Amino acid sequence: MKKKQNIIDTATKLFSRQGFDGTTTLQIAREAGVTEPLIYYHFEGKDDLFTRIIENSFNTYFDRLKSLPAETTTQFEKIENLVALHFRFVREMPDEIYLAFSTCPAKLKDKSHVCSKKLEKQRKWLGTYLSSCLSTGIAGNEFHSVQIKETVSLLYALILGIVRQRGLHLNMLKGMSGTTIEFCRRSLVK
Amino acid sequence: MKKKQNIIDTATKLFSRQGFDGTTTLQIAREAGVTEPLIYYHFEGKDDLFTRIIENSFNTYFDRLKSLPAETTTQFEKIENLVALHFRFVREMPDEIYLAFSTCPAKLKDKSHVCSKKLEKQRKWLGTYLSSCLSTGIAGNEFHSVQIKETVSLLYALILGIVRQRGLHLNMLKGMSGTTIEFCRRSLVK
Amino acid sequence: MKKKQNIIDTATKLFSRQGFDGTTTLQIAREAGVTEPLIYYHFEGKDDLFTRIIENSFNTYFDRLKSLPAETTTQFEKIENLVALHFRFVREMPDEIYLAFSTCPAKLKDKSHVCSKKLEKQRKWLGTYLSSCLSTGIAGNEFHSVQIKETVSLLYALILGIVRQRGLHLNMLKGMSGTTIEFCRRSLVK
Amino acid sequence: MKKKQNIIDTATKLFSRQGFDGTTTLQIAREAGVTEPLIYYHFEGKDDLFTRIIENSFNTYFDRLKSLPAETTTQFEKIENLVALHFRFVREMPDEIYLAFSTCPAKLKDKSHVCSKKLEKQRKWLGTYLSSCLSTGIAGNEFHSVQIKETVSLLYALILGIVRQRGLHLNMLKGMSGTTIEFCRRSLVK
DNA sequence: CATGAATGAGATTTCATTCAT
DNA sequence: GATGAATGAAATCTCATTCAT
Repeated sequence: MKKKQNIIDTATKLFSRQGFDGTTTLQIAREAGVTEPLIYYHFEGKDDLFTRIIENSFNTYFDRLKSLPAETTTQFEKIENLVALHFRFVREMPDEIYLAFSTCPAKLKDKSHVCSKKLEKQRKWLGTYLSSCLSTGIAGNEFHSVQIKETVSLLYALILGIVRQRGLHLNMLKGMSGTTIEFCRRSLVK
Repeated sequence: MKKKQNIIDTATKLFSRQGFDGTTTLQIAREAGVTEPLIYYHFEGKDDLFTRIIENSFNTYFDRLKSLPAETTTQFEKIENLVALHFRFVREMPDEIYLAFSTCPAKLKDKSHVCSKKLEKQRKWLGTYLSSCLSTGIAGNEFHSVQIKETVSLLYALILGIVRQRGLHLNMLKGMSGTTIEFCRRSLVK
Repeated sequence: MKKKQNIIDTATKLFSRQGFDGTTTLQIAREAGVTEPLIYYHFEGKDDLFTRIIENSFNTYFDRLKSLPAETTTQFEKIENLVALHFRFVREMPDEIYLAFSTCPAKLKDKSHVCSKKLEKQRKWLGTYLSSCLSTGIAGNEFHSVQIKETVSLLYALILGIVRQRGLHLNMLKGMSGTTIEFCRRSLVK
Repeated sequence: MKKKQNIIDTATKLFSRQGFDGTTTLQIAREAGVTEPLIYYHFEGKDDLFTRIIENSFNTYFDRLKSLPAETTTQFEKIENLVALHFRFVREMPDEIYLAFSTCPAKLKDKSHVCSKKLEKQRKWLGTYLSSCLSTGIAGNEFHSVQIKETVSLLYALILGIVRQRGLHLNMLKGMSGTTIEFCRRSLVK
């Protein structure tokens, strides 16, 4: 069973760095220290392996989202928590979150594919979370009265950009988290 | 000659949507309304076609960057111009700028590849531009005294996120440009 | 285009002698004097190649069936013609008719597969032809009053057995045709 | 021990319906409710399993043939007995007799393989039995003076066709047995 | 007896690329 | 310029078989 996990770990790394089509099963097998057919023993095929990894990544991600505190004294704390969560995730599981924000583009053509569905769910979740934050914050006079839809897209873009940036290392990320939160705070909070 | 352009246009679209490895020469040929050998008549191969497209995309991009006004009354105008430029680019040439921000991940392993070099150049250019803006703005008491390196990364992430967001349509993009600029202004300008 | 025909001919021979699953694409390619990918250039895959061959075989077979004289002085002539037709077919295109009577058993599980449909059509055609012969012949006092359904099955079995017998060579087949027809005549005709 | 029989039964069914090459050891294991290695515990391999089944089927078949009454008042009774025997066999053990008449075509290339030998033996046995019947019957003025070799082949074809016809159900088979015997009687007996 | 895990050999298929015209 | 036919190399996947337990 150690070998199955090896396959998953190696594949996660390779898929997130080279893309689905840029990674061969032979490469996965070699780097995982197994033979190719073992991949087919544990998974139905390359597609299935990929799908499982995407599901795993999204599930871990959604679990973290769900554990965000529902009650906060200010609305901005919610945004702060969300941004901090993503920075932490990028530090701890950069490959997984990268995949959760950039699943195989070719697979997104099929709207019924797991990739499409999970990505859709993610977008909706973040959209709802941020919209609710913003409108409550504006109504409660905590926030400037920004355009909600546009600001949601902007914040989503910011998070996406953070997750996608490869080559940012630990030290940098730590500093960025605070800087980013303050950046948002000055923009939003009155 | 119309056919050569067809090939380039189709390939640009497909590469940006399915990635380099996810796109086959046959697919390009079919969608461009030509046969495969014609691709080899006009280009040295799939790699060459890709490289040309990447170069084109980056060159157009760099041309625009260079045409940004060098002198502005405030430093924030520079940032405003930069953000507005990217929004305009996304509206006008979404596939090209997408490629300029997300070239083939597999090819980036080779640091001497055109993709790596152009991306490096892009990062440096934006880094320099933003750093200079920020430090001058802070020195001139125009901006809050933010951490420069981290804020540069943050702004780069924001731009990257905007470019990567597929499925944002014209109306949305127009509104977002102003919202984003105001968002940044409130964060930065005293 | 000669090579495409080579593939078809070789595949027909091999499929009919070793079965679908017992024949590899490499074997077909080698014996046809081509490389494996050429099979995939001309056909969608091994399945498609097989299907085309089955269709061809059945089409040739049905064409011959349709060219049987519709009007005969006696009903037995119809049976005679049918039996003679099969013997001629076995002599001229043994592989094709073998396939038309014994398409890939595994494929017959799928009732919507070409194999199933053509075989069904064949059974119906022969069943209708023979039933009509027999009932007319019995009504017209030409034939003994045999049980129709059972006799149809019996004659179908006889034809099937003739087609399936490998290793019967020309001389033998020629003699058998007449012997078989006389055998049937003595059984049926009063 | 029940499991070993399960394997044999399942394999017999599958081999006779999908052919040797169209049946995988995994499929046999699954349908028999065991795991693959158990097949290798009880048999030397897939080939061995197949060979045993073929041998069993032929042995059962030959046992029945040998139990045919050696002495009969007429020669036609011998033919009647033979035809009836096959119909009974088809009703009772359709898969086994199917295999005895249609062993793996690929294996028949090897003349020293059990399949080839048993099939050869079967052909010889039936050939001898029928030839002797016919010549005795003709000499004794019981039969029309038909061509012996050809008629033997014809009767073999008839039996083969009956055995090969899948999808004939019980009721039909019962009726066919009598009809077939009468058909032959009218043809042969003066 | 029995199995989960694993593999070597090979089958099917894809794809960038080239050749002959 | 342009194409239909063809291919070498490699990718995905299957399968009979074995090993460790």
